[in-house]
Amino acid sequence: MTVSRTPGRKNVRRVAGTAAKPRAPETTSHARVREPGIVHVVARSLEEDIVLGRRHPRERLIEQDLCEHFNTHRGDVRLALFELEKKGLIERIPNRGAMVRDLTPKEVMEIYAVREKLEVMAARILPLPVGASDLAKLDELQRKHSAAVNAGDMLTVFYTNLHFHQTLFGLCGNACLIETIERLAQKVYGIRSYANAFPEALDSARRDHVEMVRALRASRRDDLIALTRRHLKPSPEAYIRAYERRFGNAFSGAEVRHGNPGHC
Amino acid sequence: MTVSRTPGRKNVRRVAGTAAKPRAPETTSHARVREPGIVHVVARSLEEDIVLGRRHPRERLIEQDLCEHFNTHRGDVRLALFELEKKGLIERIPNRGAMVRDLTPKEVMEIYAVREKLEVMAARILPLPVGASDLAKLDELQRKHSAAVNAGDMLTVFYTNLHFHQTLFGLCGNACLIETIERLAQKVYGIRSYANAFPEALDSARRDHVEMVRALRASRRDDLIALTRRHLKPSPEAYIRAYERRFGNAFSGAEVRHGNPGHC
DNA sequence: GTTTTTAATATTGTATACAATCTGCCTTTG
DNA sequence: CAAAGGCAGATTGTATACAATATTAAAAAC
Repeated sequence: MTVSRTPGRKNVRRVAGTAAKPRAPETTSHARVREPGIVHVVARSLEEDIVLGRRHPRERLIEQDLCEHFNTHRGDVRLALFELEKKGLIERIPNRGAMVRDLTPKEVMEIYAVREKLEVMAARILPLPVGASDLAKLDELQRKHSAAVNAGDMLTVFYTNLHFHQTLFGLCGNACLIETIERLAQKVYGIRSYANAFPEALDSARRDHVEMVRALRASRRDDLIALTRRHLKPSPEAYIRAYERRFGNAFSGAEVRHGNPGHC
Repeated sequence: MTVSRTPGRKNVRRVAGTAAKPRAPETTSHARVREPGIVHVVARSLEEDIVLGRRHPRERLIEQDLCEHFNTHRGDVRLALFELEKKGLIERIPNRGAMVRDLTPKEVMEIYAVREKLEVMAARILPLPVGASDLAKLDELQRKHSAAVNAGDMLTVFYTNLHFHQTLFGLCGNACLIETIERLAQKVYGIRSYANAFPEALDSARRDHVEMVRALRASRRDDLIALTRRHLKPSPEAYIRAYERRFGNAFSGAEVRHGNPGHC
């Protein structure tokens, strides 16, 4: 137990909730799978910031700033940024740093086209009827989501919504499909704040959830598929409208890549 | 093969002004996008090894060994391993290291199910007729692939095949779809060596390519879709047969996860 | 003879120091 | 006064040293 290195600096190594947990009484063989990992905490937190609109597109992410904010060292922050880059949430330019990615309407439409295909596929293959316990879980998540919408608690709205869809698509049983669906959903996290700015959109999404559970309970697959399609419509439309307001509507579906956002 | 930065040395030591500065005079403003990146070289090389069967599933990848092999330091190797992990080619267990991932038949079938949906989607939306230059490029790639098959040059077979499909699906115009298709193709790199072990499989793939180009040239979309489906069939079947031979056929499509591979 | 403990080694994870690169401002010069 | 050039600050990229953890082997106890 040699404590060297004189840690009397402002150099705090552990993020809150990430207890060091040096050696527990030998859970040797099974419980090693659970590792929070400081880097994941950082990545998750940045993800939240982006989803909630606290960090807006094209905002720079300075490694040093993040280090101080999370009380860790640059290595961890760096890995978190790499992770977010691979997820498509941020953009990293060599030697210049990272910034929150902003998507063109074209990119958004393309992503949503693929999402629709995959989510419909999941709805098509999931075994019916759905077990009672799964239905109960979906019901519970839907209720929590609804309550969060009423309370205006956007963070909880985000997570309950996420969990609802994870549970729903999880029923399809194809791990690769589930992973791909989630991956594509993550790519558009950055535009969520645009769509969710309008309360009627949140309300509409909530109603969709209710109807989805109802369709599942009645084993009405066609209804579920239709609802899945409908549920994906509003978000890209809201984003594109917002984008056109921002830059003028001189967007013909072609290259609108990175017109400097400050010009209007 | 030694992708060293400082050739001839075993210990990579960055002396001032030695290597790492191949920048042309002043490409200052545009050509910074092209960065080979040692880490990508390492990742690419490991990818090749896995595809060609030089590294087999469940083989361990020791960071230090790779450092010596590529004449670099652990930081780079580490990042390359992270990258391959995200791609699904290797598996990393905390504090235990990385190993080439081996896929269960169930996982393989799931991946191919999603691949089929996405590749058919691409075939469905790609604009017809295809331009003459694109057709010419596909023709050329198909010829190169065919020649590589005849020569038994598996490395070139791999890359020409890859490039052929990238060009083909690139025609669909949906960047997200293209990326997702490629991502899923990468996930099954590890099983390619099983399918390609049989020359008749390579020959069959080659014929598919010829017919695909023919269908494109004639703007026969339905044929293209059927060929796309057919083209995806043999690989998972060959892998599953090989898997059953390895572990006995007591695999009912359920959990066959990681039965210790040395037991027969 | 088998099982548990314990030490040694191998391997990964973490932190920090250093070098390379970019950006913005300021000076200099035509 | 405008434009090119260069210094200074900020920021990222790289390398290495150190610590933590798992695996292996051997030794001790039962």
